[in-house]
Amino acid sequence: MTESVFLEGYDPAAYERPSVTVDLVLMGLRGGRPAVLLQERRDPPFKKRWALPGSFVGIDEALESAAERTLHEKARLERAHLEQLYTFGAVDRDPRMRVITVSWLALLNEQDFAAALAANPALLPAAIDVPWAGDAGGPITVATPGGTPIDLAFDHAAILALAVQRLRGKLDYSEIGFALLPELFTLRQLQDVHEAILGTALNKPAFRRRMQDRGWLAATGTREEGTSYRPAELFRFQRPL
Amino acid sequence: MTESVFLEGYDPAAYERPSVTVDLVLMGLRGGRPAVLLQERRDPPFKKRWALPGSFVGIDEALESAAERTLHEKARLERAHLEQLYTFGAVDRDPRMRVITVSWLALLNEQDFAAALAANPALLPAAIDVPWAGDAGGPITVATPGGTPIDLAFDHAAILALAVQRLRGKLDYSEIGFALLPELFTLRQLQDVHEAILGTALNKPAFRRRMQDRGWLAATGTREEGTSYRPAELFRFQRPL
DNA sequence: GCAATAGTGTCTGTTAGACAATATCGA
DNA sequence: TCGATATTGTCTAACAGACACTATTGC
Repeated sequence: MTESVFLEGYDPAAYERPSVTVDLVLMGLRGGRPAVLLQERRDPPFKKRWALPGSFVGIDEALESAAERTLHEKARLERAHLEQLYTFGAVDRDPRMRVITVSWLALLNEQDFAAALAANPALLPAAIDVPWAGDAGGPITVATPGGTPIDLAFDHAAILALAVQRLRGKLDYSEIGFALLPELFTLRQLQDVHEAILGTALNKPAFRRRMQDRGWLAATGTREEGTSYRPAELFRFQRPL
Repeated sequence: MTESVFLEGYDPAAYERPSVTVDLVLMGLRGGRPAVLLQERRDPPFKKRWALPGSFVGIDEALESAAERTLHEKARLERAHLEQLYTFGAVDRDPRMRVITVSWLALLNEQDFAAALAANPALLPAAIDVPWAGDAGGPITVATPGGTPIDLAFDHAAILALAVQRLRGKLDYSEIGFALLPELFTLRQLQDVHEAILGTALNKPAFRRRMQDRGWLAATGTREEGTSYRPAELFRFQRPL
């Protein structure tokens, strides 16, 4: 491991290395509205500002493991849909030192979202406002449950925006939406999730047809209970074929 | 910058930091077939094996800048479509030490591809075989111009596979395909590019309509020259609206 | 029966693929 | 004129949105 071992004679030992972190966008639905779990910064920079939960990547830890560990440490959850978003590496994104962060999207269903909040009351379930604004989607904003707008620390607003954009883009053609639902759900609940994420109303028959045609829905034969009207059938997600 | 400045009291100075690199998938077309520029490794590990061109990220260098610098150092190109793909961080992806790599897709048109090759003859223009294999796309393989299969170094086969997948996925609905064409091009050339990347034939009238409807094509009024048949109109890419 | 929502059927406009007809160039 | 390819027109099948109709539950 001396000089010239590396690409083009570059000696890595002679160069300063950046810190690498993972940051998690813990998204879910709260009362049917999109929300994200934030953490208040205790120290400068951005002291007392809200930030995405994150942590440093250990030297013997895979990126995915670091994301999973962070999910467990911050939200006390064992499992969630976890997918890498993008890596942010502007030189001055952290004023203290060079930090490159690998951002991840974590999707929680309503129950897991509430459980995470209960397990770690320091987390804030911030509401995400997703204006429809055409197909590209307008600028997204975050606010406290009380409605006060939040100005996120670091470049976390950009990370969150990317998370929402990714989720929206994959919602219709991928299985990603089911990560926001419980094991058993009705078609109406599925549509509600899609509408909440997209910020727009969807056509009911067309939506049902699409989802059925995708082969994602396994009928359970059981129905929801406790309604004062006709109870809807409960479905379970199944991978096609 | 003392202890407890960081998230959750983590002291970064006390922890070993990983090296961070950028790796470039320099893709283009060579004789109408998808190709990628590779570099032979001079030293272990993977000595004499082919790898994606890459370099270490400087401590005062943004990720994107590192990618651009690498593009310039390895291919002597000033500009190209450059987009971040994914960050690979398995612990043992480099047997010597911990290296996290941020991979990038760089798209070159046929002329730039040839120029890069001329400027750096150490690069190998490897052919990418893209079987159609349904919509998801089958396993992609790389081979020398002579046809000998190439087993890429490190996890670079996975990076390349992701690059092809990304390119394919975005081809139809984004402007990405134009990065593989010269300033002026005919509709047939555009269709050829799409067919080469997708590995399948496309319907001509439908393809033309789609591209026109996207608002991407600006007619120039001029026509190609030197054909022995009816010359096609030359178009220029224009951003819609 | 009534209110409310689940679930379905049908019409219509849009879009892609198939196919073929017409246009235009060099030789 | 012919050969080759550009360019356009038309038919049809697939699909989404709109809308309305039927079904089923608790009260």
